[in-house]
Amino acid sequence: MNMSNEIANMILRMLENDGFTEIQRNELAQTIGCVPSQINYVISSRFTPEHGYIVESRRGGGGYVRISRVSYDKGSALMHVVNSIGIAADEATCRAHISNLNYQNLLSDEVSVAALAATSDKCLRELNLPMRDIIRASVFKNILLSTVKKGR
Amino acid sequence: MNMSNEIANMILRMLENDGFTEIQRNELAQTIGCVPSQINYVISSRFTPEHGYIVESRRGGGGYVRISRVSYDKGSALMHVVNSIGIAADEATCRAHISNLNYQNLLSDEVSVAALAATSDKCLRELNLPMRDIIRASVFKNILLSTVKKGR
DNA sequence: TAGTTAAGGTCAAAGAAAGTCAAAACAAAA
DNA sequence: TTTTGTTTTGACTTTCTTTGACCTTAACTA
Repeated sequence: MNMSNEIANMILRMLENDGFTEIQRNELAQTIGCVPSQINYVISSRFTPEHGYIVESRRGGGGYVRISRVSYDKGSALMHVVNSIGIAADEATCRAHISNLNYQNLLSDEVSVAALAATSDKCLRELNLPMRDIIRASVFKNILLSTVKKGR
Repeated sequence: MNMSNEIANMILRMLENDGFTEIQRNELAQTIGCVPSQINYVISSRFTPEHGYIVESRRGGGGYVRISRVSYDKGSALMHVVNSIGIAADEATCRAHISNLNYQNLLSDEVSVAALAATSDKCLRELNLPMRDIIRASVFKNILLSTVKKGR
């Protein structure tokens, strides 16, 4: 693997936690073993706004480069739904949420179909109430959260 | 046998495992003993989408050519996995299936992430074994089947 | 405040792959 | 034996990466 990809992966790992990281350009270059300007190259080729990142920096003593993943409004909209679900949800409720989110383009068709399948009664038939609705809520929320994390 | 066929056979052998391979054009040309552009010729004459392949590539340092067999037979590939799952599945098993399917381009990144979330232990924490693995298998299979139905 | 040091930024040249295209060579068909 | 289609080759192009020299900005210190 080439060096630029390694650098990008390293930055990605640093972003994993909370979508935010602050690096020292020269230090990072040193530990990776590349020339400092290559960090700039990686950032400008892979961490652009089009890719969903914001980069801020400062020169001089105590300088830094901050990279953060931008979450469009989508994230908070989905979070709102997640929070509204509560501890349990029946099939009809999930269906309604899904078709609504899909309508608003907050869930792709593909994921919507998968979510419908995963929260269907058919899928959870082995479970009795109230456990069935509890698990359904959990599955649904986890699916929604998975799409939020990617910030897409 | 002519050289183009040899090259094609070699690529076919590389695809045998999991329908995916990544080559270095110049290196391959070297080991086979042909001019690099002949690799392009072989690819463009025998590994087209019509033949059921997807080819991606990148130039420059660390460049590559990736060839993957796309399943016009995706449905049956997924069904094969569905059938192999059985009545219960633990988290690691699901993870392995998902990353494998994603690797083979049978599951999109988005759906893969959603499936990972939906089959995680975190998500099914309220359930004790063996029910947890039973429900997980059901959820997983239903998600896979949902993508088949739509022919995605 | 002036000068020094410690960051990060810019840009262009060189290097490393892969892609394109057309001519030449070969093979198969008519 | 033309004609037509397929392979082989190589010169040239495009894209992406690596490197280094030089520039700008901020903080600290005399």
